Amino acid sequence: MATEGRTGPGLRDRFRAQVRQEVKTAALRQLAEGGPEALSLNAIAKQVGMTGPALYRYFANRDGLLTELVIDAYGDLASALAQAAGDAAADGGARLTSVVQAYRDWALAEPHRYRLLFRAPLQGYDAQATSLVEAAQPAMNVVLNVVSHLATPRAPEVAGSGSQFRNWMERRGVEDVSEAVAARTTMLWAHLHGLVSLEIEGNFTSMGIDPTPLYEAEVRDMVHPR
Amino acid sequence: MATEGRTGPGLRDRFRAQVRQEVKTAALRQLAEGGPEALSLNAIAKQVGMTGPALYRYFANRDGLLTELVIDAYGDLASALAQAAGDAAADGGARLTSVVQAYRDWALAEPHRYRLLFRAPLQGYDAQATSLVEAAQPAMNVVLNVVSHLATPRAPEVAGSGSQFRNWMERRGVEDVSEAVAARTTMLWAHLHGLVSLEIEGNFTSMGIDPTPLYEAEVRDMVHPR
DNA sequence: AGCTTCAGTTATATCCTCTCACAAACACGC
DNA sequence: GCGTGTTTGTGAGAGGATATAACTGAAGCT
Repeated sequence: MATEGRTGPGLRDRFRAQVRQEVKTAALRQLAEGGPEALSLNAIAKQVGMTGPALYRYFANRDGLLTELVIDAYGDLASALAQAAGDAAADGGARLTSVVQAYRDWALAEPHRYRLLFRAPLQGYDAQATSLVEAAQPAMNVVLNVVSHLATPRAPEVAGSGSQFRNWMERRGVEDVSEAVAARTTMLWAHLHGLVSLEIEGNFTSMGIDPTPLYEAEVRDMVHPR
Repeated sequence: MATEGRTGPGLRDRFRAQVRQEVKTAALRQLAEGGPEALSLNAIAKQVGMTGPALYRYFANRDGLLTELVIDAYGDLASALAQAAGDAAADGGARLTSVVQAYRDWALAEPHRYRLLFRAPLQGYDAQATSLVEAAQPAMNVVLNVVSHLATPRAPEVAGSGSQFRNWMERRGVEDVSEAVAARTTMLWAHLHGLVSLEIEGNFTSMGIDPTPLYEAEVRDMVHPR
């Protein structure tokens, strides 16, 4: 009873993991049509083939499921960005273009998941905010990396940005990045988020505007500043 | 019976309007603590002094109430921006700084309302999307106006932006604005939205960054481009 | 003054999340 | 291969949400 030898991966755990995955994909499918409001545990359970309460064996509650979806989405976005960063040739500008494109494409392909990333934390659970912030780091690191390899030794355009980025970078273990790069990456991130947010909500469409040139301008301002 | 002289505003309508306003302020108070999810018609009714179903005399349903809140918020933001644009001296750069500041301040003062602006339309009711888009125009026009009066005759940084902004501007009756200005305004809007979104969600705080210099950089890039 | 219209109530249907108590199924040590 | 304990799923149900329907009372309008 007490000191039993673990058999390893566990046979039961495997089934459990698979059910969790099925639930999550059902949740994503439901999320895609109707937004986070329409995500109903009962309906998900029915789709998976169980009754409602059974889901609570796999997820603590509704927010727990949503939080995992957010973390998964962050991971997905990060790998999409990483692949784009790896795809392009060594040229810094091309890599940035590729990463920006990947960011936009990912958001456009799954707008409900993109919304989840920046919408979920504020719904009510600030408790897990830290874990969510951590989940966002890998994606950020890709951008940070690409920006840092731009062949543009440019003076920081952000006044007084000298020291305030330092502890942030130290905390995440990135030391080979200048503070100016960190500032520019932050700006780029905010700009991209703004453009993508407006695009997936259809603001550009309702204005009759093709946002592609706007993204190009963004990259250009980054590669070829001032 | 037929051709009666209208007594004016109507006595009953006045009461009705006041109740509607009370409901909306109660809704806003509830929105401020707990987000849009926590907005409960029952609780609102109790605060106003009625039972739940009575609210349906004043608003079609939950989304109807939310939509009105969104429209009101757009109006509020627009007047805040307009006041900021009027406050500053004639100098174009100072006016832009003031407007950007006002945009940020408004969002920080009432983050729940700001979230409502960009979150509500996507919840499910695309039907009213057009009315919401229209509601957003006045705020946009203020920014457009300020940007157009910048003393920077700058070539459009957005490639191929020449004609695509034209019909948009025509549709809203703004003709004294060059297409380059429209493109730059759109970019500024997106950038501001990105910065504000990240700020009110606490992303900068969690990074230990003071975003003020980022906004300043935004204005600087706008006033003093390339 | 009388008729009509509207505000607000109670009751109800249907949905949701989430807890609890119980039954069935499985893994594992002996 | 057999008990034993953990795990998984079910049904029942509490508590609350939106929304509808039928009814009551009190205003306003002519």
